[in-house]
Amino acid sequence: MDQTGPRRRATITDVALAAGVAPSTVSRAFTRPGRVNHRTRELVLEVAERLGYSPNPAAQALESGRSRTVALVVPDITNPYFAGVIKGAERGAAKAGLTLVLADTQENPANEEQLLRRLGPAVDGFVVTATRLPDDTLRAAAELNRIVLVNRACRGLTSIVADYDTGTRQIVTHLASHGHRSFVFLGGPPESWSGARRWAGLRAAAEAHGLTATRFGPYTPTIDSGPAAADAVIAAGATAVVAHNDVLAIGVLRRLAERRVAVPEDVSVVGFDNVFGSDFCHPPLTTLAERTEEAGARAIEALAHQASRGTQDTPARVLPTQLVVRASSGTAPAR
Amino acid sequence: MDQTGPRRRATITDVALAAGVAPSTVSRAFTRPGRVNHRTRELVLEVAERLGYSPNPAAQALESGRSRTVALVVPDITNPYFAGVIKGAERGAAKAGLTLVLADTQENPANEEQLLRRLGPAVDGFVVTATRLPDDTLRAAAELNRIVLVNRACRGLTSIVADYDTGTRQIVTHLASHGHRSFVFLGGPPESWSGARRWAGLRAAAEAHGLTATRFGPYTPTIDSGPAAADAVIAAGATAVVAHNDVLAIGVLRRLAERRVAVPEDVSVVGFDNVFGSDFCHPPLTTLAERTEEAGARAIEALAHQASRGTQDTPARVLPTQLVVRASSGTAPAR
DNA sequence: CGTCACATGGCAAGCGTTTGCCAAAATTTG
DNA sequence: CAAATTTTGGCAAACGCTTGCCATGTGACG
Repeated sequence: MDQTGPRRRATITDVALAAGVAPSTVSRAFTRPGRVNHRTRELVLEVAERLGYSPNPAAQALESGRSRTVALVVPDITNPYFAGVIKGAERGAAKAGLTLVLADTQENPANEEQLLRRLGPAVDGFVVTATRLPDDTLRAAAELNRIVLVNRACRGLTSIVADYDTGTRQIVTHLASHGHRSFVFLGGPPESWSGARRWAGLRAAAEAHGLTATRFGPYTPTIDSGPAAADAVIAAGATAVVAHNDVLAIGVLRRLAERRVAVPEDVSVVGFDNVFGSDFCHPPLTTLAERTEEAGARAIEALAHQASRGTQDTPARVLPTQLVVRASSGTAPAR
Repeated sequence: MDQTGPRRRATITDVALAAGVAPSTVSRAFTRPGRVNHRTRELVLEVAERLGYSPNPAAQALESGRSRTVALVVPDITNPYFAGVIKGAERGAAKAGLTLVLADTQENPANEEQLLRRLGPAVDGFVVTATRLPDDTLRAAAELNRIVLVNRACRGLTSIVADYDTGTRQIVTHLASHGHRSFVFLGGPPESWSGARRWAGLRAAAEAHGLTATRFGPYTPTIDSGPAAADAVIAAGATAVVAHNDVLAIGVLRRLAERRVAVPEDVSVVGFDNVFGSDFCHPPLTTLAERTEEAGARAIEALAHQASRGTQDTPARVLPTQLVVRASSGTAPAR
């Protein structure tokens, strides 16, 4: 009845003993196949298999200083935007033979900093997405750890970012070609780097096209912020809205439906991220898609690359974006 | 230019040297506050802070055999169903001072087995969700590791499961009270334990209510399987459909709209999971909600409990479910 | 057949901690 | 004030693995 937890695991010594060789030979059989006789290796592997042995990563890490583990830091795991990044990072890590640790900062910079510190010695590097940390803190952390940023640029650090300049230009062109003369941007959290880039891109593109761009907000990018944002849009009589992200846009969509504002006949709505759900909300959402999976995979790759080269010199990588036009945007209403 | 990676980290010896004490004293200052003089402790902590020291988890793990790390194994991270479990586990782990490692098996039992093996020595335990592994494999793995199951029961192992019996009864009652005389169940993957439980519950409840239940499928539970499933439903002339999960249900919803089948006038649709999106698809989906966050948190809790008690005796915990009635289900069409 | 090079396996040190044990110092007790 | 006890800190041995170095055995070459 009282089984006291799991059985003891076989260690390298157990295998060595059982195979009649030295522990070092067992080690080499696993990690340096050419360094040991073929037949010996077979034997060792067989014995190891029989004993259910697998090397203790902690011990390996201790000796070599390499844990073959990287951490992915996200502000909020449940945010569907990050699902893609996570998936991509997972894939990248698997390909590179790395273990992925996922850490959620709960949108809290203090948590984030503590996390970097606590996990630091245990991992070979970090991929930090959409961080809220200031540049100096980031750079300080980078002194002790390899760090790759996703959707945040910081001088001196490798980063993978989406091409918001081109993307926002596409959005504005899309709106302009449908006769819109102005639009409202529903801003997200002020600390959000990507939010700032999105607005900057939109504003520049608007100017280039002779459109008027106005920023509302900031709003928390959740569905629940939709009503407040939508009401502001209605009050302003805007013909087009670009939301900080899809989740907010979907919230806006719901509220507009509630208030009997027709989309896209009365108001066009555009989001960012192309998250799960943006294609089956009502109406389906026009949105700027980022290659989140690729971003995740690339970030891991960059990290692995740094580790092998031993340097931090990789420049920022910019990933293309793509405007996915769906039913939520269309011709501006005639006035 | 060629900064060779991160700086060397301070070790316990560095701190000891700088503070003029022995490493053991530093160790105790951190882990056994009562065991060292108050003033010495202050000093050590201060020096440690100054040097930016934090203990190397790998070394700690090696010595103590405890890594204070647990792994959460999910079949597919991007499946929104698991977002809740992940979030809950995150929270639970944070509360217990545990680090959470997230591992994705990509719906592949072989991956899953390998993962358990590879990660085994590195973690204090596993939370395994919706596993596809057979009972024996699971029990074998449990010999070497602490394991808690989520949404899968297995004799001898602790598990957290949803109360599908009550839940499915609610679904059937709901349908019956709206005049439906029969319904179709769109089955998911055959290896899915929860899928089997769902169908078993539905069938039993149908019998109790005098309804006819038919199973179609199996279908891969993705939006893309929606068309095939919906077409089968239309061909069968069913008045009500219960899908393996929400994602599949949403796919069905889309196809039905495409084929101009009115929901819920012509066909009622019910899903499982209450995932992100089920409230803003069109029409909003009636679905059986599970307490996924709670399941995740409880699983971690159970693991931590096992670790402290050193035993594996916790019985299965059943979490209540709740039918969320939305617009996708209603009165059966008059014949 | 002697010499050399290489293939192969073992020894032992060390990675950064924790912890059992002991010694010295400080405190209490009689 | 001596003896007993407690507090405090250091020593050194693990923990499981890797790896530089050395010793032996093997085959090739001259």
